[in-house]
Amino acid sequence: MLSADIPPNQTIYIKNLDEKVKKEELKRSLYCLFSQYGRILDVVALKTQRLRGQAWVVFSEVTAASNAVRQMQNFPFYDKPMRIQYAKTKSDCLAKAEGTFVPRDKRKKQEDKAERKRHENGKPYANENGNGTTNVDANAFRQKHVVADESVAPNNILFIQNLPHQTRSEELKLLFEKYPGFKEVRLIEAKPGIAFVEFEDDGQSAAAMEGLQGFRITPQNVLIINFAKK
DNA sequence: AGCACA
Repeated sequence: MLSADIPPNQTIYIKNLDEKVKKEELKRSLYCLFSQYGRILDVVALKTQRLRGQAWVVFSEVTAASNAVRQMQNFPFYDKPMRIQYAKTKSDCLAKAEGTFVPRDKRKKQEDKAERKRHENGKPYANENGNGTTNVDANAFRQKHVVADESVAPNNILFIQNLPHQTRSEELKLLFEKYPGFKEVRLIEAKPGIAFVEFEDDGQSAAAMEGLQGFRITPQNVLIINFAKK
């Protein structure tokens, strides 16, 4: 089926994802990246032989999913362009919410069969969490993408990266001032693309970070937000 | 390439 033929769905199906990324990290990153389009109800990713490199993001509205399919098409994520379609079926979490969920079992059996086969072949069981992703890789990813670097201690000042070079402080202020405790924005003229945003305290800066992490400020700029190094 | 719901 041509991907264009799949009817709109609240859930998007993403493929061509980096298979080395750990499942939990992948879900978190997808959540950050896609929450700009609307409320996300669930993110599903499995690392089985058949399902690695793919994920489903469930939105509360079809329109959010449509925008995500269009605007994030081919977006480089972990250095690979995401291929996005509508999902072919309704997500369980939605069926459950509507009370129309019926548990299935035949698919489970297929998975079981595949796993038994793997054992027969004497292959070591593939690590669900994605073997081979070292901390070094993960940190490199965080610096380039939309997940905060957790090694920097929380504080009241945010470090913003990946701004379009022509960003004016008024525009940046518009984005952050809606968060309580906002004090000021400081663009670094000597280094276009970065800025510091100050809040009264670290709880308030953390809330703003959470809210704007991965925010697409232009079609080609996704904000990267960290606590400033002091 | 691969459409799931540990």
